[in-house]
Amino acid sequence: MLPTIEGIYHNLYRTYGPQYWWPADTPFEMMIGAILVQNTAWTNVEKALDQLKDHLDPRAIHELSDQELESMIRPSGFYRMKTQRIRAFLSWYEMYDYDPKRLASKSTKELRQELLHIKGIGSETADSILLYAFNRHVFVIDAYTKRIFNRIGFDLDEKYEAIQQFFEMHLPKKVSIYNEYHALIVEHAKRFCKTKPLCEQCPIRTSCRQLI
DNA sequence: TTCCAGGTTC
DNA sequence: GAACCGGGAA
Repeated sequence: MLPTIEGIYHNLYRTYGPQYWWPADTPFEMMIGAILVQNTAWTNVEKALDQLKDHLDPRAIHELSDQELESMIRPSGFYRMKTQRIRAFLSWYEMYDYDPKRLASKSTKELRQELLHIKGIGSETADSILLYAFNRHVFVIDAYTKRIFNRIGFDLDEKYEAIQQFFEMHLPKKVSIYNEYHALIVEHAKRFCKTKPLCEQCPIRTSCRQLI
């Protein structure tokens, strides 16, 4: 018998405690972090954000040349590409005067569509922004989610939205749970459910099919 | 020193 | 399916 999605949540929460995501001081910093973390370890994003810290404001970034921005975010990798993605994001955000309050009246679906139309923002980045910058109830799916739950015994090989729907269907519709759950998944994937998993020491091994 | 992990676009 | 990338692990 497979454990339930909600049961695994409680198990992880009991193990790791609350994660208080996203690690950012402002919604804007969160959104920049979401772009920088694409295909990248968070430790490298921290270095990039640290070098950007005096410019962590949309107008300040707008003032930077491509070359300056590229060199500041270099440690996060894919820096030329990410510079262009930040530019594309900023020109969308500028239409709302860089003011998240101006986006508050949009439905989640509408906001998601707008984010997805920005070149360089795909499903995962859009949903991270919706959840962690706008507090919308959207469950974020990433490579860690698929890896952990496939190992546990679920069959998550469908496309992004289908997997997302599956999680949302099995969870209470609460932003706080979506927020913590994704953060806990990331923590668990980094500590134990790595590419090369540490099953012997895994705190949730008893509910995992991988080990049996 | 090479190898690996990882979202998005085209 | 390749290309984009720096940093940490092997």
